[in-house]
Amino acid sequence: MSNFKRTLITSALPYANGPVHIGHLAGVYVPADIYARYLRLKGEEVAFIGGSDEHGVPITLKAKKEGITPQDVVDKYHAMIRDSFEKFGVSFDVYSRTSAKIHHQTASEIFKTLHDKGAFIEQTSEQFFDVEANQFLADRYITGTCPKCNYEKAYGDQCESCGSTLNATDLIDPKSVLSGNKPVMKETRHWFLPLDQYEPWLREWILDTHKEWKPNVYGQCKSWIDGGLNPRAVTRDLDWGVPVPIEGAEGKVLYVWFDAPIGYISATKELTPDWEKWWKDPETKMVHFIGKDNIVFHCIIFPVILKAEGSYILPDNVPANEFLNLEGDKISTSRNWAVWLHEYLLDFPGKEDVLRYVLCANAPETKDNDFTWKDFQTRNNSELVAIFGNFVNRALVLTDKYYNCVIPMAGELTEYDKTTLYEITNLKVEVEKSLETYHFREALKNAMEIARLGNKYLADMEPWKVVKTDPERVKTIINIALQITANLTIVFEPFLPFTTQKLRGFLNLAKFEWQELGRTDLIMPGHVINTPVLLFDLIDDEAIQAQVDKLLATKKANELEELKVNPVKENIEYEDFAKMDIRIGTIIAAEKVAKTKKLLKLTIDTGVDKRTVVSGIAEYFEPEKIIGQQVSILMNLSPKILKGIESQGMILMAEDGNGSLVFVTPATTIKAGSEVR
RNA sequence: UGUGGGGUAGAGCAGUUGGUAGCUCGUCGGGCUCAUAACCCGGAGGUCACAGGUUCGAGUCCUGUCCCCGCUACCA
Repeated sequence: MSNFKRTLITSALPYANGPVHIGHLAGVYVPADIYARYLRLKGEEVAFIGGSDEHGVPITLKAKKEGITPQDVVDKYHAMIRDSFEKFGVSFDVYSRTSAKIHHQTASEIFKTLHDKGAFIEQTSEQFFDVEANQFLADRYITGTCPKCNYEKAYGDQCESCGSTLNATDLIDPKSVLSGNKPVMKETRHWFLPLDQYEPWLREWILDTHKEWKPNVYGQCKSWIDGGLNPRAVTRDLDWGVPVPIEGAEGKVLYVWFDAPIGYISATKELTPDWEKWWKDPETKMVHFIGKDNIVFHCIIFPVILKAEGSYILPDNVPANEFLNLEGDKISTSRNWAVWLHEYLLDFPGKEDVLRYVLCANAPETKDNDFTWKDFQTRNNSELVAIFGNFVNRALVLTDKYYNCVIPMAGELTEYDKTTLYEITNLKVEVEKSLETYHFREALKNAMEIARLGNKYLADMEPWKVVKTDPERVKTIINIALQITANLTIVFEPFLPFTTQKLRGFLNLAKFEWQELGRTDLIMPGHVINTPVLLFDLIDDEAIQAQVDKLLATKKANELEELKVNPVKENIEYEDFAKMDIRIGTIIAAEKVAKTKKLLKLTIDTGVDKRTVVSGIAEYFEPEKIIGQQVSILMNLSPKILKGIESQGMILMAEDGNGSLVFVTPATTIKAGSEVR
C-alpha cells in the first residue's frame, strides 16, 4: 500500500485541567488506538504517542482559584487521565507530559535552533500588565467599555455587543479579569513565527500534494492559506510553562501551542533513545489524530516549526474528527456536561469494549454526532449482544451439545460453505481499505458483517434439524461456524481488544496475526474448547436511567449555578442616580438591523416623543412579537451611532447568569412617560 | 463579522469522478427454535434544508437564502 517502513501515531494531548470524556475518546483516542492496534496486528512497526498538555493560562487560573500550585493541578489530572486511558485499553507506547524535564529540554532546544537560524521575528510592544497579579494580560483577560457602542463588557479583542474588532488599548476604563484592577501599559518583547514566509511552501505541500486529506481538514487549511497568514507570537509573559531559553527573556515562556505539539517529540524520546528514526527518517509515516478545533495547529503551525527546524519529517495525514454532542447539548467540561471516562469505568466495570464500540460506530467522522444513553443501550443490546454475542454463543453451545466441546472434523465442503468462508476474505479487504483511509465507522460495520454472516450461515444450514438425518454433515457445519468464530477474534482485535481476549479464552486459542484473517483452519479438529459463557450482557433500563438521572442532576445544578448573582458594585451618591432619567415607554415598531446578529432597531413611544433605540436583543426576541411591549428606557444617555443608526437611549434589560434577557416592565400597564425612581 | 464543515426514512449515519437513493437500529408481516424473547427472510416508511440555474439526467456541479457546529476568540 505504501512505501513507508513504520508509522508514528500521535493523538492530541489532552489538556490537564480536567478528566477525559467521551468526546475526547470518540474524536481522537478510540480511532487512534484502533489504527495502532491494527498496524501492530499486521506486524508493522508502530509508535503510538500520547501525553498530557500541562501548560497555558487556564491551568494557572484554575490553580489560583483552588489555592494550589499549577503543578498540583496537572499532577492530579495527569494521573487521572493516564490511569483511565490505561484501564480503557488505549494502547499508548508512551504516555508522557509536558511538565516533564525531557519535554522542557526538547522544546527549549527546538526554540533555540529556530532562534539561532533566524527563523523568528522579534518585536517589542506595549501590553497591559496587571500589577497585582504580576503578569501581562492576554486580550481576553481585559474587559472595558467599547469605544464604539458603550457596551460595558467588551473584551480586549472584540466587543460582543456591536461586533467591532478592538485593540485592548482602545477600551475605555479597562479592567483586568484577574484582579479587577486597572492594568498599566508595560513594554514587552516577543518572538514571532513568520507564517507568511511559508505560504508558498504550505500551498504546495498541502493544497497540491495532500488533496486526499479529509474535506474539513483540507478546506480549513485552504481557507487559512488563501486568507493570508500572519506572524504568530510564540512566547508569552507568564511564569508557568517552558522558559524561553534566551538571555534577557526572564519571566517569559513558550506559548502553549508552540510547546504542546513538541510534546509528541519529547514523549518519543522518553520511549526510546532511538527516537530520531521516528522523527527524521522519511520512511516513517506520521499521522496526527486530533479534533477539528486543532486543525490549524497540526496542519499549519507545527509543520512550519518542523520545516523551519529542517531535519524533521512532516505528517502524512491529519484525520481530524468533528465533535460529539451529549444528549443534544454540546459537551462542556466547565458545565460538567459530559460522560467522564473515569466514572464510566466505575459505573460499567468490564464494559470498556461496549463504549469503544458505541463511540466508534457513532464517531463524528464527517459531522458532529450525538451520544445518547438510549442509543448506547440499543447498540449494546441489539448489536453486540444480539448479533456478535449471540452468534458466538450459538456456535459454542452447539459444539458443547453435540461434541462435548471437542472440535469436529469438516467433511467435504458444499458450494455454499465455500462461498460463506470466501466472504470472510472479501470483508477482510473491505475492513483494510476502510482502516487505511481512516474510515473507522465503516471498518467496524464490515467487521460486524462477519458475525452476521455466521448467524445467517447457521440459520440457512439448520444443523439442529440436519442432526436428526445426517449427523456427518453437522460436523462440517459446526466446524465452519467455529472457524468463523475464530476469525472474529482477529477482525475485532483492533476495535474490541477486551472482547477478543475473552473470546480467545473461550476457544483456548492464542493470538493470531491480521494476515491470518480469512483462514479456514484456525481451529483444528480434536481441539477442546471451554464450556460456553456469554460474551456480552444485556444492559437493562435501570442502568441507563441511572446515567440519565445523573445528567439531569447536572442540568439542575447548572441551573442553580446560573442563579448565582454578581457582587454589588461600589457605592454611588444620590446625585449620580438622580442624573439618570428613566421612563416607561412602549415599543411601537421593531425591525432587525441588516447584517447583524444581535441588533434590533426599536421605535419607542416615550410619552414625550417617539424615538429610535438600537438594542442588542435580536437573539432573544422576534421583532413582531414585542410590539406593544412596555419597557424601561434610559432617556438621557448620549446618542450613539450603531451600524449607521442613531440610538437615542437605552432599553433596560434584566440578564441572568446564563445571558438570557427579559424586559424590565411595569407590573401593570402605566402611562408612557411615567418616571422610574 | 469573516471563514471551514454539516443539514439525506421515526432515530443515528453512508453516498467515491453527476446515471434507478443505501446501511444499522426501530417498526410491521412471515419463517425458524440451536441461541441472551435471540436469529433468518420480506414489507412499509424519503418533495436528499429551501429557492433558482447548468445538463438528456443533479443528493452529487453553480448561485442565493435559512439553520447547526468549529475556527476567528488557546475546551476533542
